[in-house]
Amino acid sequence: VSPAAAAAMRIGDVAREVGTTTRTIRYYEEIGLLPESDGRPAGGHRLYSEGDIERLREIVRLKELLNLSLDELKTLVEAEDARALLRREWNEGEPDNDRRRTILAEAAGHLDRQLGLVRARRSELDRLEQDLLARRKRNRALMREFSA
Amino acid sequence: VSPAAAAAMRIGDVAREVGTTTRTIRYYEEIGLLPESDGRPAGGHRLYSEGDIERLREIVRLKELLNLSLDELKTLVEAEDARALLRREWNEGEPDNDRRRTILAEAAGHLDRQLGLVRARRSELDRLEQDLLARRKRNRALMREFSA
DNA sequence: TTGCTCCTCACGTCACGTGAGGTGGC
DNA sequence: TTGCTCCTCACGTCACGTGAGGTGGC
Repeated sequence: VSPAAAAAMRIGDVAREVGTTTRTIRYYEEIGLLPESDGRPAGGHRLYSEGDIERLREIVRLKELLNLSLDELKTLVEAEDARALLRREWNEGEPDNDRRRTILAEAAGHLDRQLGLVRARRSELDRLEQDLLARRKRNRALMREFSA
Repeated sequence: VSPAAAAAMRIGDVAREVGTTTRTIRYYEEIGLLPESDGRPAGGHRLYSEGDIERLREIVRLKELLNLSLDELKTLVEAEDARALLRREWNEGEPDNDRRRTILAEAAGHLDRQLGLVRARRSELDRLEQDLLARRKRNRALMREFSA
């Protein structure tokens, strides 16, 4: 798209970029969470596009923040892929307005499910932070009491 | 302390109470993350006090929310134990004000480290939520555009 | 006495870590 | 040609899951 065409990156660069390891990337490919670099000769180097990197970054992010198993992640990623297909239909096909509303509703449901997961987690973290803050407050009060 | 003395609970009840499994509890005991029920005869049932349950609940909570390895958790729990010792000295010994300030400073450092971890995680989650909200907003705008 | 939960091995699994030994592009 | 990163097995590890076979308290 942009004049500076994204140069294909090798697996080590990708790992450094998204903060994971080459082993993890190969493993995700092995279990089908990442697509196989197509057209790769047996034993040849894997090459990744900017889009591949974004996808991996999102996977790692969701896994880390939501503690998902790779099986749960797979479900979620498949839903993302389904959404991508719908986006293509949206952009390249000529869906009528009825079909467009169906596509949008699908996407909205997906987003709401993810938001639900994120918010549940955030509220747990908030509670933990409140507990810690309460303890620190008591600590500070005692500090003042015993200072000099 | 309270007139209703806490009845000792069995491992299955504890697991249900804190939302984990009996296997996990035994494993944590095995690696030294939880103390062994002392005075337990070989093959006898494990019994847990209300305090044990609180400790386990805290461990599970920190592990879940902060994605800590059991080794990292162990370090953190040992720091908690050190703090408990200091609390006992505070309550039962007769530390002078200088010593009291040292104890408080120790506790404050511990709390700040934990708060740091919690907040780092929360800001990542916040960013994820913002991304999702932005996507949903675009979705809603399109919805309005194509609605009848 | 009958259930139920508990016990201890011990092997299985998930998500990678970690070499061993070898090939391929700047 | 020399390094460096890459490749594919394949065994190791962490944090448990899951029976197998047996004992113990309401």
